[in-house]
Amino acid sequence: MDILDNLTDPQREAVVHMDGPMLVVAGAGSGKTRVVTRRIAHLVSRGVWPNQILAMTFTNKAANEMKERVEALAGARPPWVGTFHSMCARFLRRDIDKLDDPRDGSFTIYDEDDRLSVIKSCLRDCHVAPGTVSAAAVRARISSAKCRVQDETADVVFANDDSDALDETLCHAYEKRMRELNALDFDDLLLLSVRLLASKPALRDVYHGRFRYLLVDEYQDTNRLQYLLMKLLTGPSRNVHATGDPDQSIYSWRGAEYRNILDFTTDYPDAKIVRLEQNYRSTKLILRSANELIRQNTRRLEKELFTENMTGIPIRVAAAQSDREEAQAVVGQVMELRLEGVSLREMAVFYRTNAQSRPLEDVLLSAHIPYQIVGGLRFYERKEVKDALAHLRLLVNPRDAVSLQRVVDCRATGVGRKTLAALLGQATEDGLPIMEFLADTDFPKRYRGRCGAKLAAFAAWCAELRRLPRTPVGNATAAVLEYSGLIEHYKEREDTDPLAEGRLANLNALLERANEYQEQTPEAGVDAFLEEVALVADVDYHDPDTESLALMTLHASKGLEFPYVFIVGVEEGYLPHENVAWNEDAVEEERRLLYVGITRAKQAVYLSYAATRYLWNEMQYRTPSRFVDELPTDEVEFVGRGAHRASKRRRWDAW
DNA sequence: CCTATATAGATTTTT
DNA sequence: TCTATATAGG
Repeated sequence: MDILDNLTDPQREAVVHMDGPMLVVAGAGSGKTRVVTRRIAHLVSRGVWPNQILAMTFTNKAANEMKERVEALAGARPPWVGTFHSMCARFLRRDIDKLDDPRDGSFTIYDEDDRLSVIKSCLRDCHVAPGTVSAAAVRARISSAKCRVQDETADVVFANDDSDALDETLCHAYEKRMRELNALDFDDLLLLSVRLLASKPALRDVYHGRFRYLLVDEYQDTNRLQYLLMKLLTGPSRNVHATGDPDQSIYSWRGAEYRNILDFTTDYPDAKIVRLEQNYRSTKLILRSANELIRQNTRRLEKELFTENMTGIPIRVAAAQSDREEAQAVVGQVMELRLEGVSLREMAVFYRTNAQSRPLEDVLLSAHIPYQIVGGLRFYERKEVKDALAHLRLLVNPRDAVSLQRVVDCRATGVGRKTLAALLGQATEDGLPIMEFLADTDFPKRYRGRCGAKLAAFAAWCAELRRLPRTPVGNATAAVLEYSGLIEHYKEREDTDPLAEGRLANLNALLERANEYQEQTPEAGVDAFLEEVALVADVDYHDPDTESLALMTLHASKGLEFPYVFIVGVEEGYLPHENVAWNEDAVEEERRLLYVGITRAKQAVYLSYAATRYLWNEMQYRTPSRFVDELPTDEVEFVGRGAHRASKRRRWDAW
């Protein structure tokens, strides 16, 4: 297929663009991926080397898709296509020791959960009374301080209007601790990359020489750090290409500033702007409803998508008496579609919060309909998987005391919290990584605390752990799983603990993934595998080829498309979510969220809400979302008991 | 000081 | 429903 085949004029314009800044404002379903991949292929066909192109996405899935499609078109796989975070990790593995304030390139990447553990230990260190300060609040403060740095120097200011001295102390304690642990959080990956490029002009020149073309996907979701990073990576040639859609900005709660996309022309006044407004995905009726909904947002760039697709059928809005009835209605419709010959692969159910999957799962299970939950409790965040990974992490980073803590907690070793804290204090004092401290043959002499037989045995166990093979990954994982005793632990419990079987299965799944990874990249070590694991989202694991119904949050649905889309729980409290219902900007984001969900659909959209719902074992009365009223009444079909107007009245009756 | 058991508390979205 | 923290027993 030729690179320029089957393109509309604006699409072609974007594809053939060579040098200079360009912004592609790509509406939902307007063929953005096609344009981006073809442009890369076009660059390659015009003599640009694939490794001179750097493309940043938000998910691995988007990155992989891009790589595959470019390979199919251009016959070459561009190696520098990945998520912001994975690209930054790659930069830092190489050059983090060149920072003014250098770090070790073997750092461990901490997820949000690990971060909380660090903060909790800081709270203890700072003698904060339990229950007085929320660790999650401290984490939010740290994260937002990092994501809102002023300029390229990327100096983090922890103080703000409503912070007190304790807040600041905790933030600094966290930073100090992370350094001791040789760990970086997600924000650090971006932050330190910015700092590195900003402070080392020579290094920046090297990157500019290497990456002649820069592409940024989902530009509306970039935060301050990602924005700064993009500016720093843009060399004197200014070959920067951003794509995005302000109407699909749904991550402001994580620091994303959709202003970035609106301000692109301020940053690059000579930028070429291409607007893709023809939708190739949805029917006319779906698109018209979506347009009408998003039109209610006041702070937006005027834009009206159109399509030449069929008119289709109206969006259906169903009222249900209860969450269970709602789930049954969805599953009933799914079965009906199946009878009509629609495959489960062609349908998906979206909801606002992960917890909403439960009633659906119950009904799907009893109806024997296979389903897959995308996201939710992520595979790598499951307790037993994290425990296993903690062992692996200790092989790579001997300073990772958070992982050691997990290792201690997950199995009765005879060593507890207090002892570990004392050991860690001693190791820090000696300037030794905790694992080396324990593995030291002089350990009993060095350790000034009580050193009983149990502790000595544990130290010996740790020393042995570090001697396990690290390559190849599959074998290393197998060895660690065996040595950790985790498998044995759950096997013993299989008869008594109903959860044990599932946990064993997850451990085996982890092993399988390690083996897969080994097959794909035989030379890779445990470190590479851990990095992969730290930076994947479960959206990346959505398998569109298995015959099963996909269930996911609205956030996870972005970038996907399905012929038939169900959106459940379209109620006040969920859409907009109760936490933000009084904040006008946030409500606009919730509206965009529903817009994203609706525009995933090709053929049909089924919205539903329930009058009652069980939450925390308590029955709650619910009212339809205000967004339902914003859909064009004459182009939407209301169905179900006590349809729309009745429920609307009920809302007022309630007051 | 460690471990096992009971109870609370949590849930908005995620790289 | 599940996990992390508080409590009691050893």
